[in-house]
Amino acid sequence: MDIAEVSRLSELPTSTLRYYEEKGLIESNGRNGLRRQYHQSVLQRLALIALGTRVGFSLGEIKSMFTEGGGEIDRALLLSKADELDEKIKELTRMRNGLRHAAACQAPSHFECPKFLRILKVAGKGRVKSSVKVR
Amino acid sequence: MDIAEVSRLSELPTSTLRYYEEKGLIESNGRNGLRRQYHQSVLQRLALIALGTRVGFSLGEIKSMFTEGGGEIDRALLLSKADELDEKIKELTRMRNGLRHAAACQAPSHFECPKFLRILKVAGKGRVKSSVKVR
DNA sequence: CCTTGACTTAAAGTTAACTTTAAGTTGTAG
DNA sequence: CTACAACTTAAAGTTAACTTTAAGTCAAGG
Repeated sequence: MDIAEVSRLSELPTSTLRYYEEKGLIESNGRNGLRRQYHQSVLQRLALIALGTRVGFSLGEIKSMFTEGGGEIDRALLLSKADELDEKIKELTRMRNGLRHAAACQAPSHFECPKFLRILKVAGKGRVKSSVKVR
Repeated sequence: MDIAEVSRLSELPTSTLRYYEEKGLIESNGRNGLRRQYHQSVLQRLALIALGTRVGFSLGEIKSMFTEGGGEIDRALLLSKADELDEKIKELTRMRNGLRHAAACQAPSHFECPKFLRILKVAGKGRVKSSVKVR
């Protein structure tokens, strides 16, 4: 499979694919002349990368989810990522509730609505500065 | 309240506060000489901004959640943001489940585990390119 | 065999969200 | 009243995640 097909199937520009390879997130399994050749499995990898970036992980973090084994994943790291996601899900839920309430609320200003203020206040707690990042 | 106190209370560097003001996300309500003076309410605004950025909204999107009214928020926009959050929560939940499963899974490689692959596949659907952004 | 379109690399450019720096101003404690 | 720590602005620098550009290589169809 050459880069154009991977690009078509993954809906990612070839520049992004080369960039990911340069960053060590994917790999090509040989060349035809100069041209990269890819194995089917790169598509799964790319799906995982897309999912990861979509939910807010950096490329470095995503890379750290893969070991050198080529497809294998570090189990402890996975669990800690899952915990991070749990935290984030809670925050998102809180914010969603806050937004829905704010939209329905009759208070003249949202900043005068006690419920909204309580949501904000809770949100302020639990500042998570940084998470596991690997470059 | 001068900028140092806002900085202390919000735990944001003064440079960030000036940057937010320049971007129109917060405002100072006058000067003492050259020095910005802030109203208490800026702290709520900052809490909301922190929550928003934490859950993945851009500063432009967050700004668009405030109208010119100074504290008021556009209700329709709030609801659409809430819907966006629902989508994101679903994805995060899916990914969290995927990670937990992957960590527990006995398959030799996660890419050989049908359950994991199914999660990946679902994740690939529903690419949301961009959301409402305002500058 | 030759053209050409798809590939290649290296380097520079882009955007968001800040931070840092340089040079200057000023409120306020002593 | 004066020193100076804390403020000010404007501009340049930084990082992540890409994209664009420039200049060159080459597989494959005609």
